[in-house]
Amino acid sequence: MVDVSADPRARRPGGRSARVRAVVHRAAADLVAERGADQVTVPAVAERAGVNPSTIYRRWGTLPALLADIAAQRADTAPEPTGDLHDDLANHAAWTLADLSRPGGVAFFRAEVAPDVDERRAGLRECLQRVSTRFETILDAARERGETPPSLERVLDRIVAPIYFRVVFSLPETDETYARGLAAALLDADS
Amino acid sequence: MVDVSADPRARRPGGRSARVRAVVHRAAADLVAERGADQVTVPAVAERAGVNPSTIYRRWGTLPALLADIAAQRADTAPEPTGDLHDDLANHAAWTLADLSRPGGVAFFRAEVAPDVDERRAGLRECLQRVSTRFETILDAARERGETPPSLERVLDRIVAPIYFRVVFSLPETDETYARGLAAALLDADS
DNA sequence: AGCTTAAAGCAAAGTTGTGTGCTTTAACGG
DNA sequence: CCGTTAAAGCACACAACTTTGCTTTAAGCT
Repeated sequence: MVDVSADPRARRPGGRSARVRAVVHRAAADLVAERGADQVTVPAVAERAGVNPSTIYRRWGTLPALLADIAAQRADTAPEPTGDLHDDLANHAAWTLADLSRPGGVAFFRAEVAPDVDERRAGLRECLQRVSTRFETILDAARERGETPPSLERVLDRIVAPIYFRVVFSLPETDETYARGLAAALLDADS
Repeated sequence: MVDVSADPRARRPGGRSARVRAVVHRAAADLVAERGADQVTVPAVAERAGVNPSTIYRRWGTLPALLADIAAQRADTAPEPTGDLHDDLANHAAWTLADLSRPGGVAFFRAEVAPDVDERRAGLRECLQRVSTRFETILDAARERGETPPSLERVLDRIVAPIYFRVVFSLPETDETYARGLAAALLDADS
């Protein structure tokens, strides 16, 4: 059994472990961005990272686990809440788009969705969880201010889903203006 | 170079080729449905199909190519247009959901999006193309009747994207009622 | 019916990802 | 500063997927 603890300070977080973790993360992220998640292998990551393949196998076990680990710590750079529902939704829509658009963004999304059948649901739930939580926080805040924001499902359908769809399919004109427009359209319709 | 011509009647479409094609398609589809596209290999498909692996390699080249070939001919069972915009949109929304929901549906979607970098865009475009074309037809028909239907982009954002998103993430209550509701909601908002 | 030739079968070799025992390194704690 | 011990390196074995040359089958044609 491999300990994939995302906990940054493991049992011996000192210099070497942290350094290896960093170079491996970087190498994997780069390769995914360059070739796509399907064309990346553990040996390839190991070589670029200047690390032995067995190290990766022992620490992460599988490639999807490694990618999930990377994706997990990517997601903690969300924008600050402003106190205004519209601005918050628009900001997070734009951030979601930006996060997904950067090199390898979609690849990571797909990598997380891909893992072995047993863990698939876990990966999916976690991925969705991260997306949902950010928006949920915004909606909760609005509710506490006495407003009646749209439901989370509605936000997923009208903001998140279109962004994912358009990024996956590389539809043109999928930019920040578009993302913010989704937020505005949703609030307009509900008013 | 392998000829992956989707053309059903190739150079020698007679008994054997067609039979092999059929059993391989069926075996691959079954395996994808059972294990998910990631757990399927060419040798496994070959064994279940009672065919030699080299046959598959020679005819299709790669597994993604095989799956794409299967997906390509899956898509030609769309519902009949009724002449009513709302009904057509709702029908196609429901059909899209059903197509995506059946065992292996998402797996095929992912397989098509996955192929090697060079062909990725082609796979994506084709996949999107198929989805778009069906809805485009509906919209065109409505326009010819003198109506002013929503744009294709709007349909993708408001109907197709949410369906894909919810199926990929296995969100609950993603059923025919929901799909049809999307169509109704879109037309309501535009009226 | 017999010839031609795609296309499938077969078998063996090549390549690559994966797993494991053992050694070596270097954090951490006293 | 030194002992302890995770964790990384290393080498090798193993398994799996791919590829390829050759043979055999059977569809298509005269």
